[in-house]
Amino acid sequence: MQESGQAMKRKRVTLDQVAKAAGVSRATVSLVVRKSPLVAQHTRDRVEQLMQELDYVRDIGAARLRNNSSRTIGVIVPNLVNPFFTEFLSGAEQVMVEGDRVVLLANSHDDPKRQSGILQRFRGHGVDGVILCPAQGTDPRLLTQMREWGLPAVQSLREVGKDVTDYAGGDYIKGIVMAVRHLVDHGHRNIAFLSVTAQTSARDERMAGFARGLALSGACDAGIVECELEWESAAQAAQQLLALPTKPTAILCFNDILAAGLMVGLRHLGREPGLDIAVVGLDDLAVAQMTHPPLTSVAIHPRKVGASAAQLLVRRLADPDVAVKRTAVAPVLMQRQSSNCEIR
Amino acid sequence: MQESGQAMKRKRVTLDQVAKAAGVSRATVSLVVRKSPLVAQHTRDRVEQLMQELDYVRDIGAARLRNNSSRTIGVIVPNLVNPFFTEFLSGAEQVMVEGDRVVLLANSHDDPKRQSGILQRFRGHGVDGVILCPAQGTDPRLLTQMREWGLPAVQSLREVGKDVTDYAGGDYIKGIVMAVRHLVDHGHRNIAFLSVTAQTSARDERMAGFARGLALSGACDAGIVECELEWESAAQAAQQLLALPTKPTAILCFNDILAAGLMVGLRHLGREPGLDIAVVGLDDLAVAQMTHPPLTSVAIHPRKVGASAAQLLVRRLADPDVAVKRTAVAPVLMQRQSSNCEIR
DNA sequence: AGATACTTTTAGATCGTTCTAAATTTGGTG
DNA sequence: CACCAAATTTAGAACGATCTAAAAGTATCT
Repeated sequence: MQESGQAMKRKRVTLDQVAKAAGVSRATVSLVVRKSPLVAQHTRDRVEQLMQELDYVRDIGAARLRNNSSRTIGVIVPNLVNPFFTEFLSGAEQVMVEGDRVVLLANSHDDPKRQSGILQRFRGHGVDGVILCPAQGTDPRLLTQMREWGLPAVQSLREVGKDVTDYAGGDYIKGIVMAVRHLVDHGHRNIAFLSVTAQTSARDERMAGFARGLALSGACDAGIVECELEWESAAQAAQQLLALPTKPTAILCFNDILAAGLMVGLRHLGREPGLDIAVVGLDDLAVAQMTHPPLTSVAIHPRKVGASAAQLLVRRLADPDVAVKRTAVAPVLMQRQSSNCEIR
Repeated sequence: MQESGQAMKRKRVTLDQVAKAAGVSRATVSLVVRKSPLVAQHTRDRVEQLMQELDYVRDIGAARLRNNSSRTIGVIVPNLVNPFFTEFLSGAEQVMVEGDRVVLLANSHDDPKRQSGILQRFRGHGVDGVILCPAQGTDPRLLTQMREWGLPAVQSLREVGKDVTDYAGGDYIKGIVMAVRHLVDHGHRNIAFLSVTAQTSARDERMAGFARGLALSGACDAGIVECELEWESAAQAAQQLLALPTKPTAILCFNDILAAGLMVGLRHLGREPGLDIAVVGLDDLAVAQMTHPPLTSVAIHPRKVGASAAQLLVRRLADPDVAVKRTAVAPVLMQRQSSNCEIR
């Protein structure tokens, strides 16, 4: 009788053991586990009691081998440090846990190569489906490939193929339009946009929103400046924005991170955001309330988007042939001091 | 020949199919998959070629059933919205991916009840091990229970049982001591601490660090105020801090979130952080650079802690009986303007 | 008691891998 | 060429669940 040190790999309690203890067959215990209505109440009670006592834990991997459902879904995000994506993730995780599912997480670092690697791994693990925020530069054929693999996918926040999978996102176009209108209401006519270099559908949408907003309100496009998706880069872009020949009185930013960076940069150049020049962000992350002055932003509610993506996937798992669906969470303008300055 | 709509559940390519195609046995193909040195080079080549062509993906669940290694590890964090934990998570995920493992993610919401639920689910999925940031109020017996389950665990960032599992953390004591010294070097003698109500080892460490720092530098404890772990709560605490009879000239905060909130609160009361009163945070999250004034903070490098936790777990999986180990990432003081004011 | 219709229970095959132990092939040697 | 050792390959039994189809048990009604 040898017992190795501290970490003996305990062997599992199996259906068979429970069955033996309860004096029924393995099949019956299996029915109890799956809450089938076929078993008599008294046997059910006895078996459940024994499962408790023996600390039986159903082996989901083994179950999947037979019935092809792992109750596991994969989530791929391009960036785990950006709070926008982690809020998104947290919404998706919550819905999945509530449905007694489990989340396999992976970070693509916005690299399609890594992304395919992750998908292979996920396939190997037998995930039931995937929530994908496609990495920048993802080949649209990836989605048809996933279909061939029989791997249900929901795209979220970004989209490389329209109407080929379900999609959950925020309504960026409307969000930006709201922001433009807000600025115009405060008398601004020359509005610039601080965008990013990275090409994603999220960027396209915002650009479209900007154009639409200007068109609707009759304001003037004071120019578009691009920077990297980091606050330092936005701080540096302040100079370019101020140098625009059109002299913008308000700057709309791709997101809150850039807006926060931009405000740092502006102050560095002697301009006080919210007094000399209006700054508006997008996403309404927690940071928007901690900047000085507090940042006006359009809430996109990434948590809700994540939850929505998860619900779309759950729905598809329940019925793989249901029609493709898109959801858009409604944006909300959060007015704060960074856009307080009126221009008359 | 019927083909249902778009999402036919493709059946897997199995070892058997590859074997048949290659004219060898299933066992041989299995050896190839596992890169065993037993197979002859020419058969290996042929088989690998065929695996490519047929798009064979090894079923890790089925493999685990036999060899008991799922290459899956679980990570439980108490909060997915706090950037500190998501940075941590991202460090752990990266190491796991590099080791060709996959991360099951769950959020305990700092609730021991939920936490046990998650652990059961993880057990059911056959994870190889768990990285746990124990929820507030976790019963220390949980760890011995996990040992009985044969489930290797690494505690991280928080600790409910010392030396019962591996542990990876930051050195908060040293970090706080550094912050106190920094303030004292700037002439501060009355230093207050803004703490949290939630009881965790992370809090205990910081309190200990504060006491130690004061003792070493001879500065005076200007009082400890507690608030909730949210920036709004910290903003409200500003009043209490200013009302302290000892008139602190500097305030050390539990973390950057509270520090940022506190600065908002202070400004609201007409005090300019960095001019009238020094504020120092802890963690050095990205937000520390976006506040106004930029926040002096002690970097804890949660990414590194996460990576370290993952490495500890990998090490334990390789040898379950290796001695328990603790790692601490060294803190670094990031000096910025919020603590610029000198007191002489 | 036998026929009929449920309700419960079960034996045995099966999912895709790995493991064990043995079989087969290969190559060198006397 | 017979023999032995080493190198390769393999058949078949696991692993722990679910599924199928059929068996066993119960109740109801002639």
